[in-house]
Amino acid sequence: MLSVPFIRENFERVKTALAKRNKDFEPMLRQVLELDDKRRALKTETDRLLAEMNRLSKEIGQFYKSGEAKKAETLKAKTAALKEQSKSLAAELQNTEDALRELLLQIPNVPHPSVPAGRNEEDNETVFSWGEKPELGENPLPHWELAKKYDIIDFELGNKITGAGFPVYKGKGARLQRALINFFLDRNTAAGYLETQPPHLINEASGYGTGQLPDKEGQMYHIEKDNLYLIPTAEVPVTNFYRDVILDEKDFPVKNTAYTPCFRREAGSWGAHVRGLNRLHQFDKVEIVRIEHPERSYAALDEMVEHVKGLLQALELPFRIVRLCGGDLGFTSALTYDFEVWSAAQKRWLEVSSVSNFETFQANRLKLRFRDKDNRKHLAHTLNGSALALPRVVAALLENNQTAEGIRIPEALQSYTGFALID
RNA sequence: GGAGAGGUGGCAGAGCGGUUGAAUGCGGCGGUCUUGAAAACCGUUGUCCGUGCAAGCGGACCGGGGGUUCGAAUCCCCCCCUCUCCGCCA
Repeated sequence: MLSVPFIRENFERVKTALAKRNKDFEPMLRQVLELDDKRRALKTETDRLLAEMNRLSKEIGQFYKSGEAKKAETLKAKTAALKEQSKSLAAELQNTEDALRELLLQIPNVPHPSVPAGRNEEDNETVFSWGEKPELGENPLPHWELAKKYDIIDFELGNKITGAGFPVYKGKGARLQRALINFFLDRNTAAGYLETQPPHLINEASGYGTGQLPDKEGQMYHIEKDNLYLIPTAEVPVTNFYRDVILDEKDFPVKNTAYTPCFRREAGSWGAHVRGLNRLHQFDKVEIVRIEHPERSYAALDEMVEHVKGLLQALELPFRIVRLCGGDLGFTSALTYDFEVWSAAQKRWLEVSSVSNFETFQANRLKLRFRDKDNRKHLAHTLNGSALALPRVVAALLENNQTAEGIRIPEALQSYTGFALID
């Protein structure tokens, strides 16, 4: 959520930058300022009335104490009218504040200057690529067929137990999952991220804190009986560790990592390209989350990008990094780099990581602040990235490394899997 | 699931209708003393909003929401959460 003072002080910049999201936000921004003007005027008037009532109440108390009941009664009559007036003013103030908040919740984050203009993923800007696309020869198998051939992922069994999008991993497939999770966690902790295990269910306040609510309500599984949500990503619980927290400047950088399963309803997004592991309702992901000083957050973003690069290089997967264009950028993000691995049998790029700087957008909702040297409070910057999401990494590993003998496991992973070949 | 207790400032813990934003202790910060430190002593120490160049002034906040009252941390109602005991249980 953007803050009103920020919009007020940077109106032109905000307006221009938001236009990259292919919508004219100027009317909403103007309305924000109008509502805020109204809010402030009402607040001033309400406070004046309340001050008057407080003063009278004190006088009444004094009169009762000194036995001057008659004078007290006279004043009481006076307060009745004031009370009516302040009540209706307070109600109007509340309505104005609600309307303002409602409006602010609909305005997305301001894209960073480097975000390219564009409508969809085709307009994303490739900023880096690495590795050679493998030559697989005749009739390479897509990963869902390889999974069946080696009996390592059972989609039908998942259908039976739960439904589509909930695969069962078996044997070397299950072991590969565990290996990847441990490999990622080890690399992340070696890079200074604190390993954590957050809950997999979150409450409403946490959903609002990171921006899943209210805009993505339908994307999360909701347990109505207890009003809890299954996490769509570890970003939600981990970032919410810092909700309502005031850090000290010297606490920076705050670096956390967590492995969690992720649950997404993916309502209405099923189609031709979602076979196999490409899109699931439940999948595993290791996440990195950082809280940073505003002056350091873009350097931190670069560090995270470098870190994720290292992971994919260790896995010997050809990949590219794209900078998301305005039309593809998430609601809460100021700048996002997506990592896409080459899936050799599908002949497609598959997104395996999304690394973003949210600047103060989440921190404002989270009330996540820090004290500077002069003891002044400022909103912190939040960042996160996948390091990494498993299913599409597995898809690419299976497809790219298929040989006549079996599926070759990259060297870096072998000490984790305990085998070099899936056969 | 059953029964009970409780949610107050960074923490501990008073207050239970009227200068109480809140005693006291601990912690934090500043100072005196000291070669330095500790101890001791003195002072200071919440958040948000409005207003103001500023000093300041005003308002709100004692889990959340509503109510009673001229006046609520204190009384009433609803909700949430935590703890203890019993039951069940990885």
